[in-house]
Amino acid sequence: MEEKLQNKENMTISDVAEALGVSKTTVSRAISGKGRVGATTRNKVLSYIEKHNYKPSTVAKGLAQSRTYNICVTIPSDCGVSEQLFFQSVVAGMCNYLALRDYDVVVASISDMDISNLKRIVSNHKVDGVIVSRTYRNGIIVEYLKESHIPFVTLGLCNDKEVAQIDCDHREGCKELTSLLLMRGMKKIGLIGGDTRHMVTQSRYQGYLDAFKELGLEADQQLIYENSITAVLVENAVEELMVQQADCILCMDDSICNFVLHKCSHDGIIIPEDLKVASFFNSSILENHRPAITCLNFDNNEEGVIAAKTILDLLDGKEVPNVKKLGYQVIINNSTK
Amino acid sequence: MEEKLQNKENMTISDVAEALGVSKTTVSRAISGKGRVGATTRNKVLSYIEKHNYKPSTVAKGLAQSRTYNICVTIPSDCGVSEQLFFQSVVAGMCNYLALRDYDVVVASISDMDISNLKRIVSNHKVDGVIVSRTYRNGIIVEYLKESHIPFVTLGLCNDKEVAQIDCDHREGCKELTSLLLMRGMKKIGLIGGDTRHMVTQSRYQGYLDAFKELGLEADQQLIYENSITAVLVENAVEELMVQQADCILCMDDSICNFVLHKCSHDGIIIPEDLKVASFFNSSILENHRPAITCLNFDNNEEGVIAAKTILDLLDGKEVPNVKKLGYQVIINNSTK
DNA sequence: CTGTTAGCGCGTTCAA
DNA sequence: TTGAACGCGCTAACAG
Repeated sequence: MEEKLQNKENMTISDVAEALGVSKTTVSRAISGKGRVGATTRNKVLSYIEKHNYKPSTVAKGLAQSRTYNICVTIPSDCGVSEQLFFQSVVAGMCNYLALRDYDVVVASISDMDISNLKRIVSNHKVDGVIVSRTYRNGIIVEYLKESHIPFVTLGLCNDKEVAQIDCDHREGCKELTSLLLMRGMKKIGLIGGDTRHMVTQSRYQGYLDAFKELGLEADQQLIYENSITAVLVENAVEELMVQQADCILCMDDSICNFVLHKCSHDGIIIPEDLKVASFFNSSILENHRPAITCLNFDNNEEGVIAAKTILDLLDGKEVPNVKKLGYQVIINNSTK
Repeated sequence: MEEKLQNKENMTISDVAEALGVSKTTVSRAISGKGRVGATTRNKVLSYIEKHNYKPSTVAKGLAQSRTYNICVTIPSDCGVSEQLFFQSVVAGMCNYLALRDYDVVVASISDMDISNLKRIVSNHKVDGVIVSRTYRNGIIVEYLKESHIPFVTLGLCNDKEVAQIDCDHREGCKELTSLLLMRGMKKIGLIGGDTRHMVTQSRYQGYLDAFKELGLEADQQLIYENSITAVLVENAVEELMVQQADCILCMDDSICNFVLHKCSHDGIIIPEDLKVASFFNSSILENHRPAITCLNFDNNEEGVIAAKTILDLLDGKEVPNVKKLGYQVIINNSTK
């Protein structure tokens, strides 16, 4: 009777020990695998907890080890559609990898200047490490994390050699895509860029410039529209670029590209006949567009996995590279034919 | 010297107590506000921890109170664009509300049939409650949560009167929108629906039917295309509906609508002249579309807030309504003019 | 109003 | 190979 009721809500390691007539220590060792236990006792313990569905409390375990088994990830609440899709994939990748090591993901919703959620989580000792999912030119997040001495990694560069950074090599990718277009004979390639406060915007911009430089050309500043973070700004940029007779428009991300495509379709601009279009990103927003859009492809899910792997290495005291570069693919489609 | 170094990494409540010559209990009470402490001592403690930047460990506090101060939210990893946007808003709302109560959000990335992450989190005792962000016709998640006796709420209906459910009244909203279109004289209103395994799809479908019934009409089954979860399926549906000379297409969500719009634009179908289009959702994907799309508008962020509020009420032992209905807006735009 | 004593559930010494 | 005792950092019950 008592035996059966052992399937109670909160069975503890003591209950198991008592029921089996062994000590808590033995149970603990049998479960964790650390410290030697007789094969017989081990099996006895394991089969018992299996049958009675006992699982140790990660919280108590964490307290005893001064760990939480939680990793915090920052998610900007003020961001465009394609970025949201990006974060979602990243988080999924992280979750799945961390789960393998019994770690979980705690979300810190942050906005432009308000990182109070992050601060609360860190100062409450709720996580062992932080993954910063986007870096900014102003480094307030990095600054804060450094001074609170919590291990962290960033997705994106951050101009600080001491920080472990994961970067998809946007610069190189954007350079390659831009070069390709230049070599296909396009002369007036407009660039519609995103929020310049984000580091990734910088990288993409640099890549764009690199391509021109490498070919001994000079980028025309008149064709560059940065901070086009609203539909209206993008539309204005498109209009001005058409007046300037640009033959191609490069969009820094898919949200921008989406606006460009809407604008073109509305104004009767035919792609690629009247104008070529390409994007420095590849989200599912443009997935089904006709013509298919030339773009760069990054594996967001893998970024999450790598970030998770890196932060755990950091927690284990392993050496991690300052900047870990991830690859990309250039996908040429009909929009630049 | 020691005094200044008190700003050390892991200051504990004992350090504070010792430094101030009081007991840990007093410090604890001064901080939590529970139990009476002399105003003088309280201020002494508060100013000390303020100055030395001490914050109690939520983990230890949780262990002592048999709580974790964490709420789990399930996020489907296999979902369309507009759904992803939905989840992101919901999570942001939850985070911000829970933060007010010192709670945090732990993410369980789940997929179609694999809820192992959720199971791990729950059985490891890592959270006090769960918010299920989408309900399914098959109730494996609800079933699991019920038998593990952890408090939870669902976003969406779940056919189980014992479960606390938050519902945006999709049924009523869809009915209203459909009625409006019928009353505007549209006769052949096609419906392109989503994944029928999701409860929300059912609700929307019912709302569509309700509208016909209320007007004494009968919905034409030939005009209904369910499970159109890929671009190709949606496109086929559009083609067939055009052949059937439908005068309007209702899309169950914005991803579907997006595909419909792409298809129309590609096939030269002019909206609203050749065809009216409306969506049962309103995400930022269609934000800038021309013509603007008639749709239903839900406040996703608020859904998250309400869900968070409800789960905390549940944890506090308060009574919560079985089904909490949230409002919606019908937004009439040029796409149905 | 404050301090002492026990736990919360587990890991980890140190002996045996 | 096993167990007893202690500690992780904090709250709660019970004094005084």
